Amino acid sequence: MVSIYDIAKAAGMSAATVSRALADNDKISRSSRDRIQRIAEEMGYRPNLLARNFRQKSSSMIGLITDDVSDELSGMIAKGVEQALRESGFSMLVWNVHHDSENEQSAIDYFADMQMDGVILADSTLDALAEVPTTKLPFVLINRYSSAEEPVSIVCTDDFAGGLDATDYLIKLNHRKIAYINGPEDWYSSIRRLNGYTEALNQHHIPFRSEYVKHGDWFEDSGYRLALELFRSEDPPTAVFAANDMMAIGIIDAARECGLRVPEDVSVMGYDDRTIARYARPRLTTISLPMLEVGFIAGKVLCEMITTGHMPEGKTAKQLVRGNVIERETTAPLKG
Amino acid sequence: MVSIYDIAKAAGMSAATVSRALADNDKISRSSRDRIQRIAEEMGYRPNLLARNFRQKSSSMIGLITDDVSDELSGMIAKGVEQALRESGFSMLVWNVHHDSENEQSAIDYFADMQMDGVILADSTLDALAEVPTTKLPFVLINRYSSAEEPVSIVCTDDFAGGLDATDYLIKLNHRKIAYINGPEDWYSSIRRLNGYTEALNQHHIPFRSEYVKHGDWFEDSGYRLALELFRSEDPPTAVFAANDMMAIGIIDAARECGLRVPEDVSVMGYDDRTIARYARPRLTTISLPMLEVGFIAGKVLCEMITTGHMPEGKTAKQLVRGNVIERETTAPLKG
DNA sequence: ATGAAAGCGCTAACAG
DNA sequence: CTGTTAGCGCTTTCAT
Repeated sequence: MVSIYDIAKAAGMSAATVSRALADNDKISRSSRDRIQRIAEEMGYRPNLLARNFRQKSSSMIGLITDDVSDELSGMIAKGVEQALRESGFSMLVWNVHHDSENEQSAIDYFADMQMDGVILADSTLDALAEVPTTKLPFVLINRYSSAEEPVSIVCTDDFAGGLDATDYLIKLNHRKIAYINGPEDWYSSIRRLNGYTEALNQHHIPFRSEYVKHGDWFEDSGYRLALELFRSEDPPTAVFAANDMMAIGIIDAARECGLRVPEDVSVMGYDDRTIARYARPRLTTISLPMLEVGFIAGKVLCEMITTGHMPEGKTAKQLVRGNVIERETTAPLKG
Repeated sequence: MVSIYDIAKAAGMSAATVSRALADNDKISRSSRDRIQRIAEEMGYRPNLLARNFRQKSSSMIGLITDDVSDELSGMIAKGVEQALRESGFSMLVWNVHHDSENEQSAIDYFADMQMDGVILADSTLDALAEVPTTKLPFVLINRYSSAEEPVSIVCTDDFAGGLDATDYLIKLNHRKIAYINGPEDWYSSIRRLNGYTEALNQHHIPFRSEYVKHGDWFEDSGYRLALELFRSEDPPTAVFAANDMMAIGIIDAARECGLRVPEDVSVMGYDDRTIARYARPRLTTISLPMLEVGFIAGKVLCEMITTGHMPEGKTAKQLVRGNVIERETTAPLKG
């Protein structure tokens, strides 16, 4: 391995000068800079980044803590984060914690010990945020909340808006009997989406009917079972909105089983815009979850925190990213 | 930041002894080891991994080069790799190259400069493998091939077996007129899957019919169009096998359009077992692509190469991982 | 514009 | 078992 000392020797200059020549920015004569760079090139010099980072007490890396990159949504986050970092000269270490807070703690410790420049904690089911704040590592949260008093940077999908937009879309299609199959009641996103749903109803002066709101477990089968109850009830809804795409697909199954055509007899709406929504038949109308953007923004915010040493100004600490209604084939205007 | 020198001072010993006590393994008296560890604990000592790694000329990290982690299959690879590494004490840096060989080169250079202990190059469309071999970085390839003379470690999905198993499965269902909609002709996986298909035909003495083999572009729509041709031909197949799940879903659309029921009138088979296969209606029978396992094996092989300094013995340099037939609802025995 | 020297925090000979 | 010493490769004062 050729080091700057080897170059210095070959160039007849000191290592300090070589370092400056390579760093490019310091005060150094044009001629020696060029000469040294050429020599370095010829000698096949490659900087030892470990040495450099060690010296500068910064690894130029950030850690991404996620539940499982192989999940489509986490994957999008990772992609967005990586893209943002790359543009700013950082690279990304990923650590899947699989909903385990011990793993999360290990990850954070490792990141701190590694002199990582920052951490992004992405949509874990974990709520507690024990130690990050205690280390001085800059961090940003994705789809998580902190109970800490000090302001922390958070980037979230706008679940309230999503619930509202979906319901509003259905109302504009003249539906009035709109059921909502939510996720579990103790999930933040469930709560917010439900609030969006009721808000849309309010805005249009449509009375809220508790029998139209059910709670599933995010899985297909719960959507199916709950929708069956809905369709077999005395006054079945003409549209059913689900808090995620999997449950929405279960709803379509239930409709088919009840002899209801989608969208002619019932409209069905999902949430998340996963790939399965595009491949469902009929293709599922849904609300997009802008995970790529969320990841990208989180990455950018973190980079800014790292370079400036404090949280971004002018923006609030918490940013909401809104998705869109993705119109496909499972929704139609109410007939009659 | 408290360093080993601070601990040394507090313990009245030398830094070397502290280092040994913390490393745990060296010859050191039990009593001082415990005492030093306790002191370190009390003082809130955290090792500077950058310093350690620099000193030992190894980062304990490996780089994963992939096209795009947000793709389901790449995500599975990443997950498998990460899991394998974690067990062996390494961590994973991921770099998405988006099918761009310049990016790939940058990634490799960066990994080398960072003193990464190894690299995994996952299923990129790139064939060339310019520089890795020239750096002395241990590496393993996933679903890629090398033209280099020296043996290189490769882990691949067994596409030949997959093509064979799928076709064989259909034959066992009494189908004889089995069409195959392949991916583009210049993809290795296409070629191998096709070979598996023809081999299965041969084994059962079923004549190969060139009009039953078509080449799509992996996308849904090509499956749809090509299947339409098939179904409208003079002697339509009773089963259609596609080289991926997206095209298979297109085939189902085409069948529906031709008034053919799946699986009663035609059987349809996919490949990859993506999530969309489980959510298709009817649920798609397909061949699983064991990406998690592939990633895991690749990670393990790499770790072994790093620790032993050479390629694993007893195994061939190239490992094939076989998927399974995932029976679902789009295939049925040929009637009559 | 350049060089000398120090040092980041840790580990690893080598001595004792 | 423990201490001394040296050094990994680089950057950065501080002189000149």
